[in-house]
Amino acid sequence: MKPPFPDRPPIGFDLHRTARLLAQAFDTALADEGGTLPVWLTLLAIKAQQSANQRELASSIGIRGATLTHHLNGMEAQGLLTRQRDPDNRRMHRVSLTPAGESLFRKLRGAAITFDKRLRGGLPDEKLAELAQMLAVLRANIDS
Amino acid sequence: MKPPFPDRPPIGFDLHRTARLLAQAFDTALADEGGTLPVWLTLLAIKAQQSANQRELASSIGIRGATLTHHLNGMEAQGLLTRQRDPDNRRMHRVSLTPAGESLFRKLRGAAITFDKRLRGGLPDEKLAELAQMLAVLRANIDS
DNA sequence: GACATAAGATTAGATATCGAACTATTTGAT
DNA sequence: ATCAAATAGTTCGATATCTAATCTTATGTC
Repeated sequence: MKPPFPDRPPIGFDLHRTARLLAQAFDTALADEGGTLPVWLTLLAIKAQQSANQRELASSIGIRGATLTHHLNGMEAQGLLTRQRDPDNRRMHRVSLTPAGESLFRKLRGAAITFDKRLRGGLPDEKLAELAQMLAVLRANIDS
Repeated sequence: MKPPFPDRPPIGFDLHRTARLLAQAFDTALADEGGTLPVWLTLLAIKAQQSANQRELASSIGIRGATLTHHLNGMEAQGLLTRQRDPDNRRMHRVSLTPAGESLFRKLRGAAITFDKRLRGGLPDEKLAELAQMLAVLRANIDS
């Protein structure tokens, strides 16, 4: 029988597969410090953007508002953050970390930095920049 | 305030983000032909491997057996495939496509090829090979 | 040959994600 | 000033995925 694809497997395959392996391994590393990937991404988004509303946080993480709501509910229940309505625009919620949230952030950041070192191992900065650039081209091609 | 990370955002971020955008866009393209990403991956795995058992199919797709069972249930209910116990080893199920499954496979393959062309647009084969090579390095680093 | 162990598959229960429908609040047009 | 449209969040129901537990069948040891 002839192979189902004319030539090589599409590039998206490789990318998809690699990204999933990466996410799984990273999640495992975070689990050792008591976190998960979405919790880490949420903490990071909150730290990176001063007093953002949920819409901005979700957008910066790359998830939908409904999904962020779900994670914030869990994290709020765990005492990692608080939500307060913005007095100037009561439609918005301002999210801020509690001391427990700050503490978890620091632990997970440590794990993230360690993981990133492992991941980059052997690849020079120049190569990584090339990779980032090609990924940017792919993203642009998706939209075109 | 100082940024939460010392230097640039980790490479895994970019990869994760790009892969998710890719998967979403691809899934949309498949939906136009009446498919989904997991259905396409399953069909492709079945075509690529002659009479494989579920364990092999799941492994080639990169999902767990339990997840494959879930998809096969749905696809079997849709009349896309059949499962038969292997007479030589009755623990195994042999999965085969029905004519409807073959037909959907051809439609989705068309969509996949079109999508892949769009995705690669502008990138020469040499660049894609480099990308694939760097992804392989990252996968190797994950395991190390 | 009987029984423990292994292997393939399924089931059950959990988390992450999405889109669509809904609620609350603000803005803008007349 | 009223009321329609827009904006921020939440809720609901669906799909995809995982791990752990279970079921069925096969293998191997004694």
